[in-house]
Formats: sequence, structure tokens, C-alpha cells
Amino acid sequence: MAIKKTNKEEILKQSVKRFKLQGYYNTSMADIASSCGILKGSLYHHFKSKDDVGLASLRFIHSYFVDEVYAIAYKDELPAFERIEHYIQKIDDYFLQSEGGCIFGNFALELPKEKEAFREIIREDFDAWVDSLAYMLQSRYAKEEALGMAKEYVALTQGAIMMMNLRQDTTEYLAVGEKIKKLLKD
Amino acid sequence: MAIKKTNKEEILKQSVKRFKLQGYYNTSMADIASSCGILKGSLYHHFKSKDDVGLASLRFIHSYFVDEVYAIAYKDELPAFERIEHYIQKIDDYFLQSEGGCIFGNFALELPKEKEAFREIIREDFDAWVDSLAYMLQSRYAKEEALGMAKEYVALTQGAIMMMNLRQDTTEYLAVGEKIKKLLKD
Amino acid sequence: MAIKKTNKEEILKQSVKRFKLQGYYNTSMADIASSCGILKGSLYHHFKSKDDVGLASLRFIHSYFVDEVYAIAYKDELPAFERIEHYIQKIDDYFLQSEGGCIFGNFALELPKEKEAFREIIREDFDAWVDSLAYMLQSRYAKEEALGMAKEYVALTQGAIMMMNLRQDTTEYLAVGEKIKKLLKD
Amino acid sequence: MAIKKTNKEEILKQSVKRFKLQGYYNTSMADIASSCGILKGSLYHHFKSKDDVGLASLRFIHSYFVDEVYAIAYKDELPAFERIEHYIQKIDDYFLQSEGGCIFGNFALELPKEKEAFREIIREDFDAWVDSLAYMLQSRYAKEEALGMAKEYVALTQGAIMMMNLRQDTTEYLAVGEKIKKLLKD
DNA sequence: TATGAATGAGCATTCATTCAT
DNA sequence: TATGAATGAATGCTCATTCAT
Repeated sequence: MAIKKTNKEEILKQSVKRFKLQGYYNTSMADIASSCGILKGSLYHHFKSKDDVGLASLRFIHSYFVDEVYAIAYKDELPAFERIEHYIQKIDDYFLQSEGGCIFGNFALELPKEKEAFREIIREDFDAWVDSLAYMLQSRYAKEEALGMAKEYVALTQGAIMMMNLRQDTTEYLAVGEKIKKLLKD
Repeated sequence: MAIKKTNKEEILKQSVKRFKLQGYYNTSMADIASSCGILKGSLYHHFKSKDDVGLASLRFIHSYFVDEVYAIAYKDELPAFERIEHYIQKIDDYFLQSEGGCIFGNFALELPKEKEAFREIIREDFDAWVDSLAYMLQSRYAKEEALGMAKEYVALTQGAIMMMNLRQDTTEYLAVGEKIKKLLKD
Repeated sequence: MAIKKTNKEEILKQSVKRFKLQGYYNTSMADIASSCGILKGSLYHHFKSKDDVGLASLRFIHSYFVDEVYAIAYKDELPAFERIEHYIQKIDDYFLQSEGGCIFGNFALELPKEKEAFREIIREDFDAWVDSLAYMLQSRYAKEEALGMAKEYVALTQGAIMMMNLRQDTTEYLAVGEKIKKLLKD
Repeated sequence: MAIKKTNKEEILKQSVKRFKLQGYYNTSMADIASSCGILKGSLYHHFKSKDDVGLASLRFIHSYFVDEVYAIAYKDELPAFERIEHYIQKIDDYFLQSEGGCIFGNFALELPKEKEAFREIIREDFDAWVDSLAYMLQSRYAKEEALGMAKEYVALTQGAIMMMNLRQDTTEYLAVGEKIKKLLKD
């Protein structure tokens, strides 16, 4: 799952940035290539199509979240509240610093139903997000209740990112994180 | 050679449908025209550019929501709970029956920052949504509290629509409506 | 030859203005219509095609020059120098006041060989110009010499108009008129 | 699928030919591409827009005249009359053999004022033409007089090319060259 | 006559993709 | 791998023209 530390990673970093800021269809292979300082023809040495770049971009970010964020939830050696604090911190770091919102949410709303391969990765990421959150909540809540709460918080976070981008105002988004943490606070 | 008569409203209905299902950039003027049974050149008799169609599409749906949905909130002759029940019913009718989610949310996540004219209408709609919801909640809650709740519920609804589309499952979305209604029940 | 004093004349005035400033191919029927305050479809009640408008525009200006300018040359009751002074005055009035140069010269250089109907009217106008000028010069010079001089002056005037438009400077153009007048001065 | 290799110079040769015969607006990118045996999309590998092709066409011909024609004027090691004979010979070679007249004059009369970039190159070429001609004439005439003569001859040549194209008759055009040469003869 | 809607072809430009070098 | 030239289809848009009202 870990992307090889080749040029591919640089291309994915640039394409994720573009896709988040401009959308998938509004980003051309030439845009991505120019962000990487290469010609668009050269992109095809690394990826066999634009969809391939798009899918790899999703997988790239998914890997990051799985390894660096969702993993925190399962560190059973730490108390749940410490874990959730760190978890929310990591999520905030990502969404507050990188412009353009969440590539999963963006692609979910932009791409048509037919792009099932994309939707599958997006679902996979949201599932991993929900599961990790629910895992922490189970330290206090029943399994089903924790799952319902987690689902709601993931949806709410996506909505809050949308509003944050639209209004250029972080308060609403930050309130969501606080609310989640309060669920395990005492 | 047979001349068909189209009107702006018909074009907007078709374009909204396309934009919601395929996204803005992935929908061509030819797509819209073919949905209307006319040639793409003929579209330019009614709208001067694709952006013009996009903006008019947003205004068209915004008008519908303002007149048919948000207006319900201000019918002071009815008890608040009756109003919110009707309000949620209307919103559900729209989002459960029309495929492709919410054009405001979709455009918010797809279009780049530079398309400020689009973002303005989207913000306007979300504001009207929040305000109308807050107005009903003020029958029981303080002004500030009601506003905060309303904002959260609009964001949550957008997130829930995203998940509903992604998972083809309405339960999470429906739960949001129930939760709002519960705020005024009893 | 005199254009009926209907709306047709107004259309021709506007189309000549547009053609001179923008060129023939760069002027659309919609441009002309908008200059007249009507819709492009309405133009076809007066002219059967764009070429028809173009040809009528040439004939319109040709008529003006024949009646109002070249005719001066043949007023045998006046001395030749008085005639040429008035003649040059009229030509200067036209080319110094109306922007965009000479529609005959412009069309001569823009339109392809295949537009023979246009070229014929242009040649007709230049012939009438040369002939009228030569007629005055014959008061002092032999027929052949006068004709040669006249041809040269017409060509020189066209070149001078080109330079005047290009450099936004009338001195070179005005020098041509003075030089012609000097040919009959004493 | 067979890939042809085109170069910029070949494209410019073909575009100049088309522009001279058909005019700028009446020549499509597809026309130029077809003259080069490539597809219109491929043109954009070499030029970023039609205006870019047009400007490069002007610069291409301007370079030719500067290097191959105007330069003759400054060969001080040759007597002025020999230089002017060679100079006029080169100009005649160009305008008598290549159909469609002078691209500078054609564009000057066709393009609207707003295309200032085009007009600048045209002015530059005419200036270089006037200056080189004036330089030779200064071997016999005072500076100011020589400059005035040169300006007149350039304008006259442009007018004569217009008439030559219109009447398909070279006599008037050739007379201009003879007249210039006579200024330094004897 | 004038309007307004439509046509169908054409325009400049962009796109994802291919491939010889 | 990277380049640069090419492809062929598509895109948004404009055009001259037609015609029912």
C-alpha cells in the first residue's frame, strides 16, 4: 500500500492538490504535468490513464489516513480520550492546512455513478474512518450506538468542510471536533 | 427542419438533472441540448454561455426552495412542530426522489474558488436554509443556540446526502430529519 | 442608383461603418443588426444574404462618390483649378472624418479572388475616380499623360490612406491632395 | 496513425500563402492545417493561438525583407544606383511571383484597431522599408527630402500592388519601380 | 416588417492518448 | 524515462440562414 518513493509520489502529491482545488474533470493531464515540471506525454510512463491517476490519488491519500490517522484509534495502550484528542488533531492538521477540502468528499459529489472504481475507494476510506472512530467510542458506548455516532460525525465533518470552504470560516468545522472529543471527556 | 419550441424552464430542468448526475464540467452543452431535443447551438438563444446555464440552474433551484420549502418556516399561524414536520417532508421529497443529490453541495465541492458567482448563490441558499430552520427553532431555543443548531443540521444534511448517494442507503439521511424534528417535539 | 430613402439606407450606413472598421469577415450579421437596433433575422427582409449587404454597401458608397465627388470634375462651367480644389476638398472631407479608411481599398485587399462581384464594383469605382481626375488634368495635359497621372494619384491616395490609418497621422495623406492640386495650379 | 513531422517554418509558409489569398478572418486553422497536411489540433503544438500564427507570419515575412531586401540598401561598398536596382529587383521578384499581394498591406486594411500587436509589426516593416529607401536616396538628396520621397514611394507601392491585384495588370506596378530608380539614375 | 426560435455547419481551442526518437 | 509531435474526438461558442408567428 505504501507508495514507492519514486517520482510517482511527487506526481500524486501534485495531482491531489490540483484535483482538490479544481475538481477532477476540470484538471487536465497537462495541468498535472505542468505542476510536476514535466510534459503531459511523460505522465503516461507512470500512469496508464487519467482515471489511473485519479484512482492512485485516492489510494495515496487513503493510505495516509489509514497509516497516520485511523491507526491512532487502535493504540489500545493509550486512554481513549488521549487517542481521540490526537486523532482529531491529526485530522484538523490535514484539513486546516491543505486547501481544497477533502478529495474523497469532492470526488464523491463530482463523479458520476459509472465511476464505480472511484466510489469504491471513497467508501472504503469513509468506512475506515467510521470504524476507527466507532472503535474509540466503544470505550464508553455500546457497539451499535458508537457506530451510529461515528457515522453521524463523519457525515457532519464532510458537511462542515464544505461550509468551511464556502464561507472561508473555520469556526463551524472546529466545533465538530470539539463535539466529538466531548463524547469521551469527563 | 422541424422546429421545436423550447422554453428556458425546460432547459433548466434538464440541465439541473444533468449537472446533478454528471457534474458541471463533465456535462457538455451538447448533453444538455440533447436532453432538450435541440441542437447545442440553439441553447445559445436562451443562455449566453455555459456558466450562464449553470448560474441559472442554481437560481432556479434556489427559487424553488425559497418559495416551496423555506417559506414554510415562516407560517406563524401554524405551530412550530407542524411547520417543521412539513418542512422536513418537503426536503425529503426533493432529495429522496431526485437523483444526484444536492446541486448546491455538488457545485460547492466541484467548482474552483474562481467561480465566485456560483459560490455566492450557493452561500445564499445555505444561508436561507439555515435562517429558516433557525427561525423555527427559536420557538423553543434562544436565538444564538438556534442558529448554531441550524448550521449544524444543514452541514449534517449535506454530509448525509453525500453518504446516501455513495452507499445507496437512505437510513442515515432519514435519521437526520428525525433528529431535527425531535428538537421541537413533545 | 439612388438608394430609396427607406430603412435600407440606414442599414447600409451602419454596415459600411462596421465593414470599414472591422472588415467584412470579421463583421457578423448580428453586428450589423445590433448597430441598427434590430435582430439579425430582420435583416433578411431587406437583403437576401450577407454578400448582398456587402455588395449594396459598396454600391451605396460608389453612388455617393459618383454623385457628390466625381461629378464635380465634369462641371465645365468652372475653371479646372476651382474644380479640383472642390474635388479634393470633398474627398478629404470623407476620408478625414469617417474612420476606417476606404471601403473599396479595404475590400480589395481582404476579399479573395472568388468574390468577383465585389471586385467588379471596386474596379468600377476606381475607374470612375481615375477617369474624373484625368478629365480635369486634360485641361492642361495630354490625354495619355493625364490618365497615367490620374492612375498614379489614385493608387497613391489608397496607399496614403493605409499609412494614415496605421500611423494615426494625416500629414502624408494631406500632402497627396496638395500635390494633385499643384498639377493644375499656376 | 502515420506521424508526419512538420516544422514551424513550413506552417508559416503555408499560413502566409493562405492569409494573403483569403485574408486573416477568412482563413481557418483547419485551412492552414490542411495546407500543411496535418490536423488542426496539431497546429497548437507549434503555435498557441491563431493570433500567434498571424503574428509569427508577419514576423517571418518581415525578417525576410529585412535580411534579403532592406539590407541591400546599406551595402555602402556598391554605388547607390546599383543598390537600388538590386533592391527594386528583389521587391519585384517577391510581389510579382507570390500571389495575393503584400501581407502587411492586407492585414493593415483588414484587421481592426484593437489588434495593436499586428499593427505594430506592420508599422515596423513599413518603417524599415522607408528608412532603407531613404538611406539610398540620401546619396543624392537631403535627408528630409529623401525621407519624404521614400514615404511617398512606399505608399505608392502599396497602392500599386492593390491595383495590380484588382486589375491583374502589372504595368502600373512596374512603373513605380522604374520611377524610383530614375531618382538615382544618370 | 419584425420577432424569436431553430438549424446545421463551422470556428478556435482543448483533451486524453500514442509513439518514434 | 523523458521529449515533442501527432491524433481524433470533443468542447464551448458563433455564424449565416430559415421560418412560423
